[in-house]
Formats: sequence, C-alpha cells, structure tokens
Amino acid sequence: MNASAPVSERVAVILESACRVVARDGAHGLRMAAVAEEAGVSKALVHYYFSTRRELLRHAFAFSEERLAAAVEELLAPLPDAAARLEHALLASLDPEPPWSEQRALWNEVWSTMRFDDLLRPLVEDAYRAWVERIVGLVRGGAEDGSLAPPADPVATGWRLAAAADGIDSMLYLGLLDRRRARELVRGAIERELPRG
Amino acid sequence: MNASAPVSERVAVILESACRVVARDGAHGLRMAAVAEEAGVSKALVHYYFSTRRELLRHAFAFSEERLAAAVEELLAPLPDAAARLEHALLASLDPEPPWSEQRALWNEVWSTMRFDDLLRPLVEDAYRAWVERIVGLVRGGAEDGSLAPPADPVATGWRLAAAADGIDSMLYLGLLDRRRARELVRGAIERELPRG
DNA sequence: CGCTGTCCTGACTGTCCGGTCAGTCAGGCT
DNA sequence: AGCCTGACTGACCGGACAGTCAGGACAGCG
Repeated sequence: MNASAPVSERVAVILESACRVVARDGAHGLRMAAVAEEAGVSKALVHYYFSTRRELLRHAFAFSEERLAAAVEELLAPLPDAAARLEHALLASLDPEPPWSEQRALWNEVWSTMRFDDLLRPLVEDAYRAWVERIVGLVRGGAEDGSLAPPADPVATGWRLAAAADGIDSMLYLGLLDRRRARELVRGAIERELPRG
Repeated sequence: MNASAPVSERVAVILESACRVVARDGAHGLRMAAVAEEAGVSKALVHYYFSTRRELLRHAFAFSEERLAAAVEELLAPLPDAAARLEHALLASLDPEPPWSEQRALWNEVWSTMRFDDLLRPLVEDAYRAWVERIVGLVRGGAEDGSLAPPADPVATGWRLAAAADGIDSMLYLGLLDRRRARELVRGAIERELPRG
C-alpha cells in the first residue's frame, strides 16, 4: 500500500471503517477483524491492502487528516475576514459533530501510539505543525486585512493561541468544563493576544 | 487492594516498577510479566496484590500522582512570592528530569486509556482539576501579595494559563519546538494574561 | 477456449499474555 | 510439637488476535 496511491472504492471503505473503529475503540483497540466486519469484507482482504495493522493505522490517520483539511477549508473559505477565520478555526475542534469530533478522538488515540511507531510520528508531527502554521497565517492575515491588531510577534502569538485552544480542548474532553465555557475561554484567549484596536 | 491502604515495601516496589514500565512501554504496553521482572518478583505476586492489570494501572497512576504532588510542594514552597510560584509551576512540566518527565509520560499514556476504564477516568479528572485549581490559586495569590497584577477574572485567567502551558507541553513533546522556545512561550503567556505593572 | 492477473475468502497457525491454581516456605501462636 | 496464615512461586490454561496460505471467482485478453 502506497501512501500517495489513488484510493479505490474498496480501499476508501476500509479506511473509513478503520477511522470509525479507532474513534470508537481506540488505536490500541483497532482490530483487523472489527475493521473487516465494519467494512463488510473479509479480514484477509484488509491484509491484502494493508499488510500490517500499523500500516492500516497510519493510512487511516492520513486519510482522515486529509478529509479534515478539506473540511477546514470549506469552513473557513466563506468567512469575511481573517479575524472570523481565526476564531472559527480555533473553535472548530470543540465542535461535537463529525468530522471534528471523530478527528479529535483519532488524534487522542494516535497521540499515544506514535511513540512506538516511527513512521506514524512524522505524520502526526506534520499535521500538527500544519495546523499551527495555519493559525499563525491567520494572525498575520488579520494584521494585513486590518481585521486584527498587528501583534508584536505574530509567530509567538499564533503558537500560544494554538496551544491554548489545544489545552482547552483537552479540558473539555475530560469534562472539566462545558462547551459554552470552553468557547468563552478560547474567545478570551484571542482577545488577550489580539486586543481589538 | 485498597486505594488508601498504607503501602508496604513490597507493594511500593511493584508500583514503582509499574510506573517505570508504563513510562517506558506505554499504558497499553504494561505487561504484568514486565512489572514482575522489573520488581524482581514473580508474576503471580503482582496478581496477589493487584488482581487485574487495570487495577495495577490505576494504583500506579495514583501512586505516581501522589509523589508528584509532594514534589510540586517541595518545588514551590521556598519561592518568595506567588508570581515566582506561578511561573515555576507552569514551567515544571517542561522539565526533562524525573519526576516531571516520567509523570508526563504517564499522563500521556493514561490519557488514552481512561476512556475505557471508568475507574481510572475520575482519578485523571481529579488530578487535572487539582492542577488547574492550583494555578488559579496562584493567580489569586499573586493579586493578594502584590506580586502580580490582579486580573479581571482570575478563574478564567488561571484556566487559560493552564491550558496554554498544557498545549505548549504537547508541542514540546512532539518536537515541534525546543525547550528554550517552549519556556519563552509559557513566559509570554503569563505576561499577556498578567501584565507587570 | 485457456491463460493471467486482480480481487477476495475461509480456514488455519503461532504467539502472546492475563489470569488461575496447587503448592511451598517462613514465622508466629498455642 | 502441630497448626495456621500470609507471602510467594512455577507451571499451566484458554482466549484473543495478527498474519498466512491455498485457492476460488471473475474479468480482460490472446
């Protein structure tokens, strides 16, 4: 199975099933048999396309990440300015609906697995970095289109905002706060970093 | 095995071994045989004290968390004011030395396991909440002893700071930034939330 | 028609590992 | 002495599960 190969219908079904299983049972709970059943195919077919369990997990993550990037694009594109895009981007992961919720679960699971999979780790790393870079880009964009006050250090601001959103996400996941409060905190972080001018 | 029972020497050795194994092999990679070997006892003895693998994991986490709380106390007590304590508390988890590093690994692992262990989850929840409350307390303390500017909403400030520190921690863990940069970002977050003056 | 390659399956295997159990041993009590 | 108990062990069991394999179905093509 090649990472950049065009996915056939069957392969897509298997990858989607794998994503659902991971979101439901965890990365460690990913069973080839469960994926096969979910996809309505034999276990051996899953092995036919993905020789090992690890490989399947990697491809499932990449597949899901790719779909999510498209969803983010779709979410942000119609928004009027960088300020709105920044806010929506930071709030998106708090959304209890798929694909956000499922991706959140996938991340949680993959996070603990990557330590033991040298090929998975760079995937996670790149995805996270791309996410932070997107935030930094929006901070810069806000300064350019005038929708946000230009910060002294846009890069540091972007990283801190991404970090804060991530931490709040964890708190929400753990049930330490409710969604409303989580959104408030994220908005508060934006205001602190980028006071309306 | 009772949660609040005083731990005998043997039990402590087993729990320490379990912590090391989890930090090394992951929560999912926690093998009774590995713990037994590490502790220099038979596998059956581990089962004698902790009837199931899950129970061992829970006790190991609680044990470690307790030791960490003591270490935090020891770290913060000699500091002159709340401002210094807040900074050190938020920076502590970035420390590459035990017990911080080991606890960090333990958290990472337990995080993904708790979803499937209803008894573990509240332990993690309480530990996290206690941590955030401690930060909030330090923010308040800083306003009282005059070492920090009093924020409009100390609770929100505390939560945001804890969240940001947590997120930066994740980024460091993933290797997206180096320790120096991580410390800078944490300090920057404190300045943003609690400007000197 | 037969040949070949792709897609696909059921049945099987080897291994790993949590948990059990029968039993040993040291030490305290009567 | 005999008896009991708590700590401890080696050997074993049974289930779960990744990965294999021999082969079937079927299309395209000569």
